[in-house]
Amino acid sequence: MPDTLPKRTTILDIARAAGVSKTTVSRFLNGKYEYMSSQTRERIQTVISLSNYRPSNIARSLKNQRSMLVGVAIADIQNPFSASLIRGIGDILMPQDYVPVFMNSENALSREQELIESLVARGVDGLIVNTVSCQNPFIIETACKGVPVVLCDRQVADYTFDIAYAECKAILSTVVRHLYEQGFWPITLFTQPYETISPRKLRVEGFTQTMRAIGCKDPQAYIYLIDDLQENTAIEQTKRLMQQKVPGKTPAVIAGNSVMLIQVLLAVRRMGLCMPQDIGVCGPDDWDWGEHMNWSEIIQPGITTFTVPAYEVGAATARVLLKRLKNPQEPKQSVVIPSSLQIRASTLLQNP
Amino acid sequence: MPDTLPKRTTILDIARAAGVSKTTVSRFLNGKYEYMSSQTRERIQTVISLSNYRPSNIARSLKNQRSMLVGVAIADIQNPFSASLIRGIGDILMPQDYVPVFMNSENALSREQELIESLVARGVDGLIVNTVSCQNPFIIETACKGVPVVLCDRQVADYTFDIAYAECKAILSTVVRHLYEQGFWPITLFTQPYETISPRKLRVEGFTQTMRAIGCKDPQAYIYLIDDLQENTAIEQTKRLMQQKVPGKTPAVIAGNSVMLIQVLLAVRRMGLCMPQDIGVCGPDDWDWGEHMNWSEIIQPGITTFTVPAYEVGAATARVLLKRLKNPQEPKQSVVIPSSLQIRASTLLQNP
DNA sequence: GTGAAAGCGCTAACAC
DNA sequence: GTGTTAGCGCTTTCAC
Repeated sequence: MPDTLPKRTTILDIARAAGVSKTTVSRFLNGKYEYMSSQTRERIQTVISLSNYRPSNIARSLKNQRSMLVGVAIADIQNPFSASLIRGIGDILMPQDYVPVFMNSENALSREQELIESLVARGVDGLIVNTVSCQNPFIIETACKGVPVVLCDRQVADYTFDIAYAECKAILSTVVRHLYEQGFWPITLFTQPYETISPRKLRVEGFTQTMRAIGCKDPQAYIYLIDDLQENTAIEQTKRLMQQKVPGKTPAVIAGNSVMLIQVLLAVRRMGLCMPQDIGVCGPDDWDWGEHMNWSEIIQPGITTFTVPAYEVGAATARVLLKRLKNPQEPKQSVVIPSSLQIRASTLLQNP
Repeated sequence: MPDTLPKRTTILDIARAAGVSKTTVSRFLNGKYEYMSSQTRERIQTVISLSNYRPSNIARSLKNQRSMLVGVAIADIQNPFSASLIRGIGDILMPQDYVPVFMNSENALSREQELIESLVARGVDGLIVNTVSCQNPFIIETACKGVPVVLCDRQVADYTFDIAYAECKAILSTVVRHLYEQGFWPITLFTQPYETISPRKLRVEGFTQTMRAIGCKDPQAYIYLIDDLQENTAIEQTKRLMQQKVPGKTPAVIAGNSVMLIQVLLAVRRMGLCMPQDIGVCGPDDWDWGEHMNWSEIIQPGITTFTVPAYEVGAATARVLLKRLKNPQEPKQSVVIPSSLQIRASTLLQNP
């Protein structure tokens, strides 16, 4: 073997140098100063600060049977939403000495399972899962094995998990009413398949209920399904929408997520349409970048959005996990983070 | 203690169940089948598949003195560039059974140091650092201690590291020449402080050299410094630029990074300017989302960008680290990933 | 082919 | 107050 690290400094080296036993050093490391004289304490202190000694978390983990590692499976790490999620999680976990291990499920259930398996095998103390699908026996199984699992923004069917998520349903209701008041019609929801992803489903529910409330007989007909983001489906659906235009009325699109919103905007642009005269467009803004970097304002003529407080969702999830780790018995909890509507020109038909 | 995990299955349990010794099971786990009869092998195989046994990576790490963990310190995880970086790194590392631990330095050097310390203390086998500053004695120190470190996209001064990064200098030259050919003047570079961040510095160099090459006496005067992204500095600088307009000429802005590009676009919009007639604007596109989600096309009238191949940079970095881990002796290497210019309407003054 | 035994670096009874 | 000792779960000589 070539040059290995020049032999690790261990607790034993420190003990010998300070002329005490491993136990005492260990106690020192764990802050149990009641068990030693102040001289001893100072001696150890000195020796350690003079050395480059760092206790091995691995050995510690083996002994304590806890790793201080938290596995985090993110459905799609490339989504800007996830970036904020990640920051929120890290900001809460790290001050408590937990290290989050972020992994990308790439929107594939099989991949999510692999990750979770590998994470559990690595001995994480808990799991945060932004799941790929609510139909998820595997994750239930994992929880049943005794691994603390907290869901992040997305529900799983048939089992009660700890969870924190962004409010989705009420905000959709607010959006529909806003568009209705502005006189848009038809009001449509562009969404990816929503059966297995809870926030999407909730949005559809909020949409459907409110549409019915404002007198629409068949809300389902106003839902435009976008199967594949990689294809030009959004464009085709936008075309379809424009063909079904009601004379004298302006149609509106609510995009189900921000990537879809971008696609719809792309379609609008390619078709040479003007917002809001030809079409009203709005959708979620889950980028969480603050007002100085707000893309929805840059795009002509300013896009109406509803915020998805990703950072807060991440932070809340982490807090729930911390609580769970401290008290395994406590009943399961759900934390809901509210959203708000940011009205801009893209859905303002009437003068204010 | 409440309900702990119902007692881990260990190698000893398997050994007893299969009627062999720990050693043999260990050999089995490590694929050393030469050391056992095929009956033994099958027996162990059966027992393991019937049990829920998973070898403990922690114990393994302790024994082997390697964790299969790779620490990854990202300067700013919220930047979309980082998302692609992360995917690239994960996609290369994980198939090799290495687990990347991503952490966010939040653009703070002190934070980066903390992270690296904590990562090293956790016994990572190697480090990938997308550093916050090229003036970085701490990271040099870490490398000198024998920790394999590979830099990601950003150089560190005074020490030769392994590194993979996106080409920055030549592309800036291409951009300047493109703007010059289109007749824009003055041609300006909006950049955040660039002294301590190598890609920015390289862009400034590419800019300066090319400006000089096309006959500009004092390129430095054409660099607009943006100190604080959170303030409206970009707007003020854009105003300043418009005041110094040369009669009959259209000024152009090259944004140094994508966040800045967004800010400039925001300024353009707020000032009611039209691209490209009033002002030419271009900048990097490091979002790596593919053509169906290209924001630079959505924004009126389509923004000229130069790609920053973030995914590839991440992947290349990981490959370099893997090589280093395998062969600590090999000379240090640099991998450069090329960029390309995507011309759109925002910088097209002449008809094609 | 197979196994006994000695650790990896640390913590926690349990003595003294 | 302090030290002795027995592991945590695994790998690896070395012996048979």
